[in-house]
Amino acid sequence: MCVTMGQFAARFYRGVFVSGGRSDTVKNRVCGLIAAMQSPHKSTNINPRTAAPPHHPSTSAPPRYEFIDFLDVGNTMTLTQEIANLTEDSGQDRPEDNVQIGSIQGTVVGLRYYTGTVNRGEMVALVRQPQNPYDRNAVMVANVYGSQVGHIKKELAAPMAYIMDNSLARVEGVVPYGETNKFSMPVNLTFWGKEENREAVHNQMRRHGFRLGTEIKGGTTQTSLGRNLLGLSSKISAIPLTVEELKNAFDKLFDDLMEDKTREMEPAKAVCTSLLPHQKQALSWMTSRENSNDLPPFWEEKSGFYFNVLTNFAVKERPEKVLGGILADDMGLGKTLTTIALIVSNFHNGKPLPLEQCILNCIFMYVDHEESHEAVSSSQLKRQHADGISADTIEEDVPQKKAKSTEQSAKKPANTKKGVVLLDDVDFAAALECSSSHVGPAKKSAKKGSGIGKVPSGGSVSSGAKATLIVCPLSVLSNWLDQFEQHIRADVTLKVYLYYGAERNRSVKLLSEQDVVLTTYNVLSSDFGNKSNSPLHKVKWLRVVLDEGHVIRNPNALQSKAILDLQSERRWILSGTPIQNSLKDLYMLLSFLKLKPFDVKEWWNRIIQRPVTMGDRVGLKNLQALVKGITLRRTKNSKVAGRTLVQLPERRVFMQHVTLSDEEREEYEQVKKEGRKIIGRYFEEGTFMTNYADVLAILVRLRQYCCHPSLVGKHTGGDVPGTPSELRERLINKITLVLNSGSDEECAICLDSLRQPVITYCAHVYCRPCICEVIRSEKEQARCPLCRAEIKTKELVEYPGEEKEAGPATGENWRSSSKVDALMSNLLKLRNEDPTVKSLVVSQFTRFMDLIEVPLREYGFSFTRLDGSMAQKARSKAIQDFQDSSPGSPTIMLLSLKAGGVGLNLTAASRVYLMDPAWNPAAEDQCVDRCHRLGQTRDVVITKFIVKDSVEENMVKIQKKKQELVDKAFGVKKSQDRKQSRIDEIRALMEI
DNA sequence: ACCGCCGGGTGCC
DNA sequence: ACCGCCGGGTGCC
Repeated sequence: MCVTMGQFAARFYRGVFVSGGRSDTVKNRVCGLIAAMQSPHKSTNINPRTAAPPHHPSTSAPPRYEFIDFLDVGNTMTLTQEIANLTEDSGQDRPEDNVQIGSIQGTVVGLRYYTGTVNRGEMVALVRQPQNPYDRNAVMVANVYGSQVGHIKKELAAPMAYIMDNSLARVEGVVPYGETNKFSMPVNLTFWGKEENREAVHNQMRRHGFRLGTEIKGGTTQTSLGRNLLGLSSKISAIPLTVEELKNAFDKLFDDLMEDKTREMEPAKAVCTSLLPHQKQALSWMTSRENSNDLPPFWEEKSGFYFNVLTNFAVKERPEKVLGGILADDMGLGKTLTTIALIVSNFHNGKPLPLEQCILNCIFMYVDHEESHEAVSSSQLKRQHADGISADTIEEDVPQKKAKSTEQSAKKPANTKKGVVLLDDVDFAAALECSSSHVGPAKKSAKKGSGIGKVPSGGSVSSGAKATLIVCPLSVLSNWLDQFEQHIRADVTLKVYLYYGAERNRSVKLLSEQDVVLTTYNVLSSDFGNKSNSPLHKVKWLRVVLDEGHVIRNPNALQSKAILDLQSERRWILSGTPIQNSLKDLYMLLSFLKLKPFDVKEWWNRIIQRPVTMGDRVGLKNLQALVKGITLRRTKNSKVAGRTLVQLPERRVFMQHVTLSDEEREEYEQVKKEGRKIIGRYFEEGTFMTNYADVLAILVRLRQYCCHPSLVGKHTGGDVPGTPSELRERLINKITLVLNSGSDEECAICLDSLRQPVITYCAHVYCRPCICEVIRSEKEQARCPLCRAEIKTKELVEYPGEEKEAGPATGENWRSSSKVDALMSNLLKLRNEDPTVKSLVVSQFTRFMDLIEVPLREYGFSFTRLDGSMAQKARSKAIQDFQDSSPGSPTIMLLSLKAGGVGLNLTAASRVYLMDPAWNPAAEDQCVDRCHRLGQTRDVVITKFIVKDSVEENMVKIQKKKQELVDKAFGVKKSQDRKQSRIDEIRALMEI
C-alpha cells in the first residue's frame, strides 16, 4: 500500500487551493436571526429590531420560518443548539437537583404563526426569549425537532421567565393532547430543581395568580411511557432502582453487546490479514450499520408518519439515518484492523472501496482492454504511480515506509498467480472499474468502453463522498499507519493522507480525493479554532472514525465542538471505554452520531439522564435499548462458539523492594524533613492550594531521590519573584515540574489531561485552548478558575518543551543508585537466561531515563527510547525498531509513563520494569497493557521497584485505596472532592 | 376564536 | 347617550 504523507503531498499539490465550502445562504441568515432574537448573549450582525419580526403588523401575510431547514444546517447556530446551550450548564446529574417542585397546566398560544407541530403526549422544550420585542418575558415553545410551536401565554410567561432566568427551576413541557384548534393548545408544565428553591418557585407563581400542583390533574389516558414523560413515574410506576441496582445495571450497560451480532463477513481482497472470527463479526455488524435502512432507535413508522415512541414526536419525513455506531471492544481485540477492513470493504452500495492496483493492474488491464489498443504499459503505470509518490518529498517523513512499499510493489509483479486470482474476483474487478473516476487521464481513457465492470463507472456511487477521516490521539497515529501498511496488500494503492504537521496540505479537493485522511484531535481542533479556515470541516466525508472516541466526552472542550462540526455520512466511535466517568459521557457520543433527539442536551436529560439518575426503570430500559442498538462490545472474556475471543498469556506482577544506601538515606531524610516543614506551613496558613505547584515540587524531589540523587534539580520553592523575567523563569520551572511530576495533572477546565499546557501568573496550569476560551468569554474581568486571580492571555506562559538543561551528570562523574543497581542486576540476569526477551523500562522522569542509559550502554545493551518530547517520526522509528525481532534489534525500551497513552503496541516486550510508582494506578495498567495485549505470545512479568520506608511505599498504599474506590464506587468524584482527596493524598504521603 | 376584547353604531316598546 | 346593548373586526409574544 502506498502511504501519502502530509509533507510530500504538501509539495506535490502546492498552490492548488480549492475555495469550496458553504456559502452564506438565506437559510443560514434566518438561523442567525432566530439566534439573535433568542439569546442576548449571542452576537450577530442582524439587529432583531430592524429586521422586521415575521409577523409585524405591517406585514400582510403571516410569514413562516422554514424551521425544517434547521435540521440540516451543520454549523450555524440553530434553534436546536440554542436549546442545547440553555441546558448546558444546569446541574442535574444528581438526584437532589431533580426534585419535582410542581406542575401546572398552561397554554401555548400563537400556533398559527409557526410550523412546528406536536402530538398528544409529546414533549416540548421551553426556551426563554429575553430579546423578544413584544415581551421580554417571552417563553418560546419548540418541539423535539427544534421547530417553534408557539409561545407560553404572557401572564404565565411572566413568572416562568423569572424562575427560568434565576435558575430556580427547569421547566419541562408535555402537551397532553394535540391541537384542537389553530390558535392555542394546553401544555403540562413540570418544574424541576433543588428542594431549596421550592418555596421561591411556588411564591413567584402565586404572586402571578398561579398555583403549582403536585400532580397534573385531569390526566388523560397515559401509558406508562406517557407517565414517564410527565415525570410522574417516580411516584406512580414501580419502585425506583436502588443505588446498587443502578450501579450494576450501569456496569452491565456495555457488557457483551454481541447477541444477534454473530454473523461473519469476509473483508475485501485488499486486506491481506486474515480476520479472527470476532473481527469478521464486527465487520459484518459495522457494514450492516452503515448500509442499514432501518429507522434509528425508537422510531416507528405509523400510518405514513414517522413516530418517536419516546418523545411522541411524529414527522412526515423519514428521520435521518444513523449510519455507524460505537465499536466498544476491549483493547487488543483489533478495532483498528476491523476498521481498516470496513474502510476497504464497504464503500457505496455495499461494494468494496475501488482501489487502484499498482503494477498488477496492468496485467489485468492488458488482458481485458486488448481491443481498445490503449493498454497501459507497465512503465506508464509505474510512472503514474511515481507521480502519486513524488520521490523528492518522502524522505523527511517516514523514509523506511517508502523504502518498504516500493520494494514490495517491485517484487510482486513476478507473482503471476495473484493476477489470475484477480481475474476471477468479480468484486475486485468491479472495484477496479470504479477506480477510473479518480486515476490519471491515461488510465481513464483505457477504461472507457470497457465492458468488464458489472457496475457502470460512477453509477454505483450514491454520493460524492469518498474519503474516510480518522481522528485519533497523537500517540496512536503511527499505529494506524503501521496497521494500514501491515494489513493492506502491498500491491494496491490505498490513498492515505496524514493530515499532520506544519506542512499539511489544506486543499479541500486533495483531502476529498483521499481514501483515508488521518489526523489528530489536536490538529482538528487547532484548525477549527482558526474558524474560517478548517479544511477538514469543509470536506464532505464518507465516514468519520473517532479513535479513542471517549476523548470527546466533555462537550465544552474545543476538540469536542470541532468533532461535532464535521460533515459525514457515516460516523464511528472506537473506544474501549465508551463511558469513563458517568452516564453523561454517553451524551457526547450520541451527539456525535447525530442520534436524534439525544444529540440535544435537553432531550438527553429528560429522556435518559434524569430518569436514570433518579432510578427510573423505564429510563434505564430505554437507555439499555439505545446502547444496544448502536454498540458492539466484546471483552477479552467474551466467547465465540464457546471459546474466549483472545487468550492472552499470563501476566504476573512482582514488587521488588529497594533499600537505600546509607548515604542516599541520609540525603532523603534531609529533604523529607525540609519538605514537611514547608508543606506543614502551607497547611497552617491555609495557602496549600495557592502553593500547590511548590507542594508538587517537594513531592517530586522526594520521589526523585528514591530513584537517583542526581535527578533532583535545583531548589525552586519559596522564593519571592523579582523581575518579570525571573517570574517567567519561575513559572517555566513550575510548569515543567507539574508536567514532569507524573501525577497526571489535569486541566481544571476540561478535566482532561493537559493539552498545549500553559501556566498563569498565579501558577496554575491549564490547556491553552481551555483557558483562552475562559478569558475570551469573561472578557475584561477574566479570573483564574482555581484561585480567582486576574488573568490575561498575554500573561500565559507556555511550556517550553523538555529542555535538556544541565541535567544529571551522565558523563564522567556518573554514579549509580540503589534502584539503578536493582534494575541492572535484573536485566543482566535476564539476558543471561534468555537474550531474546525484550523489556520495557518505564519511568515518569525522563531524566531518570537519561541516567539509566549510561549503565545500559556500559553493559552493551541495545536499547531504544520513547518519551513525550520526541517528534512523531522519531516515535514511530523507536517503536518500529523495538518491535523488530531480528537479531541485534534493541532488547530494551526506555519508556516514559505518559508517552504512549492507550493504543500503543509494544508486544515485542514481555518484561516490564516500573521504576517509580505512579499516582494513578490506571496509568501503570495502561502502560503494561501496551505489551500485554493481542499479539503477545509470552507470559508477561512486571516488576515494580519500590524504595522501602519512603514516599513510594505510601504511594503504593494510595494506589491500592484508589483501586478499591474504582472497584466499588460508581463514577468518579466531582472536581471539588477530587481536589480534597488530592490534598489528603499529599498529607498521607508526607505523613503530616 | 363556537372565545374575550375593542371600539363604532346605536338607542322605548 | 357621561350609559348598556348589539354585532363586526380581530387575535402570540
